[in-house]
Amino acid sequence: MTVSVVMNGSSNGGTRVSEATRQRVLKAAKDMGYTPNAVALALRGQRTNIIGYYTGHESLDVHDPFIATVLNGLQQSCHHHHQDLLIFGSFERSSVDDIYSSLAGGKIDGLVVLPTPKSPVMDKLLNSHLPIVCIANSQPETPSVVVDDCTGSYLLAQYLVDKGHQRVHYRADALTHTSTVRRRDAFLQAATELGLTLTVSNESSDGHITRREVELLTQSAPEERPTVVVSWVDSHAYVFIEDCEKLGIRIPDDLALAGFDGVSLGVRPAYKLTTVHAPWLDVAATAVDLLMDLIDGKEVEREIMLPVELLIGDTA
Amino acid sequence: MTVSVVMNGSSNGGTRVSEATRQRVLKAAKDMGYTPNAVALALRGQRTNIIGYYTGHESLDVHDPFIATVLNGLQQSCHHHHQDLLIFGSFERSSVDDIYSSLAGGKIDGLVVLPTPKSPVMDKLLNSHLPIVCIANSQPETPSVVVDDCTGSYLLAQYLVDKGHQRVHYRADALTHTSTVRRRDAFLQAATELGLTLTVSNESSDGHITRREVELLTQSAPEERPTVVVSWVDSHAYVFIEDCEKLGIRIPDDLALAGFDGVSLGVRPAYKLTTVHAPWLDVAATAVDLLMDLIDGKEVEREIMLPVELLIGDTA
DNA sequence: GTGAAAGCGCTAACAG
DNA sequence: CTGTTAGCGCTTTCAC
Repeated sequence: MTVSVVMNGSSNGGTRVSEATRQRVLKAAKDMGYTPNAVALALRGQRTNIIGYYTGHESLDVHDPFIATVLNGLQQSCHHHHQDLLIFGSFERSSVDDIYSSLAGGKIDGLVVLPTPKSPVMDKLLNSHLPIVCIANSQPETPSVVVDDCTGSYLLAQYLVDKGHQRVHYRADALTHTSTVRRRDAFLQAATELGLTLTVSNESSDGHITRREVELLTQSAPEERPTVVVSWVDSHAYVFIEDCEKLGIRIPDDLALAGFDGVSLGVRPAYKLTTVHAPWLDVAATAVDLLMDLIDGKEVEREIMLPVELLIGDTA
Repeated sequence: MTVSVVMNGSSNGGTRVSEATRQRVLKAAKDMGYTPNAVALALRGQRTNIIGYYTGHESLDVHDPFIATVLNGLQQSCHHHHQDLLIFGSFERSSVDDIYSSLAGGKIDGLVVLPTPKSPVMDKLLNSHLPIVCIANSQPETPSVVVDDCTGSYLLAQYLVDKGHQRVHYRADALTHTSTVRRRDAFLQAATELGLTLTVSNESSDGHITRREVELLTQSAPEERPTVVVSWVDSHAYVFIEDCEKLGIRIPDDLALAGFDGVSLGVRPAYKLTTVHAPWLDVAATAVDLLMDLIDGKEVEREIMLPVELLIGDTA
């Protein structure tokens, strides 16, 4: 139709339209409240202008301030790129193939992923032809946007030493996320270099204090007892605080505590945590930028690393 | 193709397939990693299996625990109905027509809306043929899922009276959301019935304390001064607390405070607010249920109201 | 300067 | 029991 030509600027094949007709078309369109059909457009152009977000974790809990920050960043950046954002949340008891179909079924042009280690879905996704950008946890073959986990751990270790701490307990996680490992390894190395005495736990993936830790913090000889605990991630630190409180361990009087993430909370929390601030909003936004380039067939960097900074609170 | 017939159960036109062919097709599909194209399906079936969420507020701040709860509810319910969830967040400096096109362009089958009063986009939407369900704020002509604002206010008023309060300051909002008005009117009536002395403010839409309120709470004669403040919504109550703290007004020692919403926070807040708990997760989930019925052409109730309960914290 | 035709991937109805 | 056809709403190429 002539209509198509006038609606879009596609004067490609030397096709031009008289001003009269042009106006006539435009008016008609407005009168009938015409809105182009996005689905037909998508089928035609092999492009939906929707980008997806997927987390390997069982379900997406928006209450988690980290997730909230990521979502905010994605959303803002999507808007900026005139893309819509599709949230893939809970995939409880769905088969790998089902999940894969949902994701790769053509509804979205690309996917921002918060990867989990060793997930079959993740493997299948990363081997698919769907453009993918990972955040937070760097993935070997996939463009990833991460924060400078190593520097963060170094800053923290240095700060704790400056504050006079000598014995520190580091809480990693059983799950071997790239970021968990990077943070832990860097912290251990920094601690060693700075002459700190270390204990490390790799248990409990929900952040609660373990029996071993209770022993360490309440039963061990005072001169061997850690004076500060470092959690690989803030969310676990907050859980840990509550547990300590129940045990009568006061933070920071009896024990200092630090975390990693530094995302802003909706309301003021009971404890202002000393932590490493990572710019998750920017990470998410950058991931979308990268994804757009990827979709447009451009070459992109394999890993982009954003800087972090120490955020001194009341807990250490 | 025979293929289509075997993939779907559509033995409609008396069409049956031999087991041999069936298996051959299935195998071929698996071998080539075939996944049906969602866009083509959508074009064909006039159904995308995507539902949207839109808030009239300028931008969608996921940090807001209320929004987070709603998002969680939507997400869970969408998953349950095998729908995907599309988030329409910030629409800053987009024209009404652009926003409308995004929303009504056929990408989604229906929309869950958190309405704002007197928005041109909202009007256009509510008059469109897109299936819509509103949450939180009841909308005259549109199916809405809300909470029992009136009972909430009554419960709160009664509780405060039981605690011995006699003078209360109620903080409404300049914006006349349906829920704001319902809560306020019910509270005023309850207060009157219970013989409370009332002051009311309708100012400040960001929750910060106003000059008038500072005067009321610090300058007025002690025997006229309110002993408790009620905020129409928790988020404003939290902001108000911080302001009070800066002014040296201690909560709850100098002044009691209550809110409305009672959503759970990611981490323990500095103050455990006395409030009315509204089941926003269920509201969101129910909204999706309703929307699905609407999309399927069924008749739905005009307004569904979910019960609330008093949640006693430390601030009142 | 305008209109007709093909095709994006899929399915429902109908012939063969 | 299997294959062909038409059409969902749109754009692009190419005759007229």
